[in-house]
Amino acid sequence: MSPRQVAAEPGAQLDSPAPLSRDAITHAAIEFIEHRGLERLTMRALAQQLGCGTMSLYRYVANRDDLVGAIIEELVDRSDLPELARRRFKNWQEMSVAAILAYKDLAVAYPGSFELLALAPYDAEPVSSHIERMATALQGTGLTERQAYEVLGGLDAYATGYLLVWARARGASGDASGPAALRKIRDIDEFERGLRVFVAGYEATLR
Amino acid sequence: MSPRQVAAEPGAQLDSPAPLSRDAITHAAIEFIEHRGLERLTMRALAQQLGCGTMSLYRYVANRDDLVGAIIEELVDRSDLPELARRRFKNWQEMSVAAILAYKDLAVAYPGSFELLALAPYDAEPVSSHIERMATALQGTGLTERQAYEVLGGLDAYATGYLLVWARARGASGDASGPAALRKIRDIDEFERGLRVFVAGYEATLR
DNA sequence: ACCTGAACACCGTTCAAGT
DNA sequence: ACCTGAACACCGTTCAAGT
Repeated sequence: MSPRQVAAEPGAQLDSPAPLSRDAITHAAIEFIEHRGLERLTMRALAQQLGCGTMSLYRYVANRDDLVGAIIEELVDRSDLPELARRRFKNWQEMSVAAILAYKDLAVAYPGSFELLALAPYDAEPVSSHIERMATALQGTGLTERQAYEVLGGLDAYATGYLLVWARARGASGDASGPAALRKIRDIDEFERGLRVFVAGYEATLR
Repeated sequence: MSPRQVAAEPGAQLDSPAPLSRDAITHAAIEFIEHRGLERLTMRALAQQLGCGTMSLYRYVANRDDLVGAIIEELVDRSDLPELARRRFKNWQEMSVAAILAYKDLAVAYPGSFELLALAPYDAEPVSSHIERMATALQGTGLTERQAYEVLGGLDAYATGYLLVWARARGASGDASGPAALRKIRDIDEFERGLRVFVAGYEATLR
């Protein structure tokens, strides 16, 4: 009989007699990060949470980086971003605002995990193809390729910088408000205002 | 005779018979990061570079976080940022562009170490007082306190997001150009263009 | 096929001791 | 005063083995 089948004392770990799988591991990892913080996510701690041996994880995940990649993919899947690339917008302004706000919603829903996505290499999956899909969609609303990448790059930089620092500060102190000094420049409600200012700037610049 | 005074074989480590000090450690750490990467900076490796025992570092540095704090302070000192806060500008546009460009110059000069600064907590020194000095200076050029923090927060978010991803990509691949996919949205020469677009947006918004 | 403990090569840091 | 090695409590991951 495998140790995993033995009844686990309740409360100590997740009530998961569910079989181990790449998805189960990924889901548990996200939950772990949101409850206990990214810096506490270790292969050993995650295994304990799942009630299995540390090495069992390596059946479904090549290594820690592979796990992080799976988390990123899962987060993008849970967001509105994939659906956005398929929708039709009447101009680039509406489309880019919608895309960046979906990005913000992801940060608000998963503040602990967000930095994995924000700091993920842009030249690897799934970020690279997401950027390309967005750029292509933007070109469908009248921008040239160069303009599409310019707007996308600029707005993405703003959103990444804003949300990354906001999410980190939020996680550092336990409460939801964050330190007072930071609130002055990183209130999440002010995010959209800055976004629209930036879009207005591009509007003026692109004629 | 202390082991540190023994002649070190040249090339193997820094030619530093210089006495150990907090500054010497900080300087060596920055050089280490820029040459070998942040992920390779460990207390053990840094001590070896300095030709001393690992524990000798702890005479001058409380722990790794304290060392990182010292690095951040040193980087800010080496930049144009402190001088900027003392200079006079005729309007907030010129001042904020100058400040953000000084921030960019720092990222270009120290791409390996930049993320320590970019990800440093905004509510701790020396970042917090720098932000306050900048906000005060901006109010001297006609902005209200609220407007000063709004512009500062927005432009800082853009710069942080842009430069952080650029610096990471630059360090990841060995060469100076970075992966082709990223160059499309993160050419360092395009940084200033986006900055001016954002400033133009605030110009229009603040009337 | 699925799971696992022991072991290895690392970390940061404490402690007790050297000169 | 300044420096240090041994040791501790961790990491991620390899390997050889269990069912």
